[in-house]
Amino acid sequence: MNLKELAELLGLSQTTVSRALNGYPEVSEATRTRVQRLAQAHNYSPNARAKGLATGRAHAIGHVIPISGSHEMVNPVFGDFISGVGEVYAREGYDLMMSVVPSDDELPAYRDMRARSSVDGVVLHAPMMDEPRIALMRELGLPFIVHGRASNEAKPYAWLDVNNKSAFLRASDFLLDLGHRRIALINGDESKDFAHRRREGYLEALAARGLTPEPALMRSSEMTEVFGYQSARDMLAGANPPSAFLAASMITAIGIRRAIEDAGLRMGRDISVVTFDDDLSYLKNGSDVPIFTACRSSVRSAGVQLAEMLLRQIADPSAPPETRLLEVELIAGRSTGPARV
Amino acid sequence: MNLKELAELLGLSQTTVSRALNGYPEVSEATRTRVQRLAQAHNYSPNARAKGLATGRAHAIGHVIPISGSHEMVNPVFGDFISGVGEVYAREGYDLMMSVVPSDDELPAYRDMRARSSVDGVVLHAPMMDEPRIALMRELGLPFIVHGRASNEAKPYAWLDVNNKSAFLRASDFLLDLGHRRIALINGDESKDFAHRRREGYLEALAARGLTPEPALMRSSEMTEVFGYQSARDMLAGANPPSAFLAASMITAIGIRRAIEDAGLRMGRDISVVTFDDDLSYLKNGSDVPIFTACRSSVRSAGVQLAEMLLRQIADPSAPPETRLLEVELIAGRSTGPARV
DNA sequence: TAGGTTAACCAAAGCGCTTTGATACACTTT
DNA sequence: AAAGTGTATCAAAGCGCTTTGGTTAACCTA
Repeated sequence: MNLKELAELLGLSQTTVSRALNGYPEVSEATRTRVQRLAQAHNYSPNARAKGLATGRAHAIGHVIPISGSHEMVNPVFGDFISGVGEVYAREGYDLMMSVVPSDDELPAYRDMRARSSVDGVVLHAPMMDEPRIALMRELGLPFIVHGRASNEAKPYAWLDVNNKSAFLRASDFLLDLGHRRIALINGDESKDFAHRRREGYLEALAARGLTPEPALMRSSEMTEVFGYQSARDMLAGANPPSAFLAASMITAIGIRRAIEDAGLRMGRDISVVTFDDDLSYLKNGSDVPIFTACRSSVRSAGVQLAEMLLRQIADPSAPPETRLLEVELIAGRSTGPARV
Repeated sequence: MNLKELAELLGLSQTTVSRALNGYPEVSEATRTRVQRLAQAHNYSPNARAKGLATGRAHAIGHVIPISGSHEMVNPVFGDFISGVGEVYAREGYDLMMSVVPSDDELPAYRDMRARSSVDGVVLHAPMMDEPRIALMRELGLPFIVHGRASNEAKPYAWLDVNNKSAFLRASDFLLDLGHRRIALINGDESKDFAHRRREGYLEALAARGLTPEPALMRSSEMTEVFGYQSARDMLAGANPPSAFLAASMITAIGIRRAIEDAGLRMGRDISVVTFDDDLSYLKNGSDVPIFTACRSSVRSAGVQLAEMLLRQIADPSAPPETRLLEVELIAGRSTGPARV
């Protein structure tokens, strides 16, 4: 069923039917309801491609997911984030167009989306401190919003970020207040901006107490369980082990916990752990009493807000880029306790 | 840059340029390379919508992700699966179109994709035993493939599934061989087909040894960490606790492990655990020696194969529906040991 | 040399929509 | 009664591609 057939069936012109369905005022109410009824009855929806061609808008948002050739790692946070943005897209009549490409093809993937004009805007994930994609988006004239920030980007751009620095500063302070002095940082990949900021928060907290950071107590990599486990295991086996860990994700923290228990120690009593918790749907931080003391910030909710911001920008491209910094909650759980002297 | 401009620049007709770029034979090689060069230089890619309109093919595959209103749960397996299918789509020049909708709007979402003809085919996730989506796809004439199977579907259809029954049968046997007689099943949501089959495997293994299943030792729900924890905690606190657990996912198993340790017991020594392991990129089952004894089957690889099957079907709709059953590996880890008498 | 091939190219129609620029008609106004 | 004003409708152009059905010129055949 297409517009032409529908129009013939109604004895109206395509113009009138189109206007009736799109809510234009120059159609009588009687005609409008008649059109809507029949459209409904025949399950008519305008062909997305034809509509797009005619209007010049794709009504779709692009997400490029790079896969690094060797380890083919997918961010565990991905599912919840997508569910957040997707909810908004669906509600606002936008499609979500995803492109999974080898890391090296990431920039071309954006170019391609633009050249084929298959999207009206894109979301940039996991920015680095120097983020080349931002310049590319400007060159392409493609509306975009960054999930996170790119510290070294001079010109304004739209972003939504969690206050990573303050989160890790507060988390560190929490441990310092408990008397911990040897606090290990099991960070995410520090080529990424968010991890860099977390490290800054950690370092600032230490500095404020006159403590010097120890390279042996800082690690950075992709946030897997195994990474958490191995890092903690190695550190605990060292000559001068930490009494507390700061973890970049629940998954990493679970690995750390495993190492603690493998070492015959008890989390929360012998060794403290604070983690960042993205509040993933399938990995809640316990039920009533949280397992981990954690900085919590829902990545799903971040997705919702970010999508709304992007769609606003697309609707009004002349408006200045919106930015939003989300504060995290620091919630006390059972993974922390006073340092044992 | 569009076809018309490119053609003018070259002093050729749109027809010839289009044919040159699409590899038709009636273009001289000299012209073809000249066209390709200039197209490359100007970063020309045909407008996806116009191309789709003209050819009647969307070059996109649809995935509908239902979000159940209350708990807004995203399958943890989702990211890796999407990365698998997405890799194939990208390689074959297809787009991945995702629609995140409230569960109730799932069927309409497929209808809509069809009506707007925005996809050439769809992937059906997480089928139930009676799966209404299959009939809908037939009604809509939309090529599809099911990730999993729908036991009560009579007519043939394309699917790719893991041998869930055999996996849980073997896992149960493994525990039975170790002397375990009270084996708890912490299953996924049994309204889903995969969980039903797993349960069948479990029951069959028990029956083969003349054991009667105990309702108190069987639970079924969404595979979260908290669900694993609470189930195991409750069972371990019961009058006649199990000596082993069979878990439906790594995340659930991690919860079970937490309950075991909270009870002052040791996994692998006091209580055994076997889990299903989807080999997620961010949640590997340990490094050298696996943490858990597990049925392993890479969901990413499943995605790759499934996408290839679907694209073949789209290329040749007359071919009979392909099906594929993947066997799992049962790998021994440190979470199992002989039953203590 | 006339007719037939072939190679290389092109004009124009069509995909299904939106939107511009009419048109037709019933009602005011002056 | 002539001119003006809305209201409700429509025909046709255009979005950027593919594809059908040519055309032209060069090159065989017989």
